[in-house]
Amino acid sequence: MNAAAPEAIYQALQQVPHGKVVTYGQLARLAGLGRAARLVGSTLRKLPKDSRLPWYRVINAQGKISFPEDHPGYQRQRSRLLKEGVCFGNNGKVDLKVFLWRP
DNA sequence: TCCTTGACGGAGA
DNA sequence: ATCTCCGCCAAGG
Repeated sequence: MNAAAPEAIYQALQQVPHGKVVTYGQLARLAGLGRAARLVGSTLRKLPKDSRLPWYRVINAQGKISFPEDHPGYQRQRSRLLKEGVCFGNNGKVDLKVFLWRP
């Protein structure tokens, strides 16, 4: 019924401002997909590496990057966020009270 | 067609 | 804070 879900997700993702982050669940909501947070994850997974979408601004509800630390994508996402001024605590978590995007 | 698998999340215990 | 147990939904085997 929702083969157009990816488009809705891309559209919502494009609105996330520089220096801010959103959670998978939040993005699902913004895209009108209810609680389909997992769908957002598997959709982002399919993005080409040269995508100009800010996929790195999407983290999980605990403020952490959803990749194992030994996964190459972890550092890739981390450095991109740091470059935008998004800070990480000693626990490897982003302070959502400060960096979560509130539309 | 049925079953499993996820870049997930929230409620309980 | 940690661990389970469900809900969600598209994809692939």
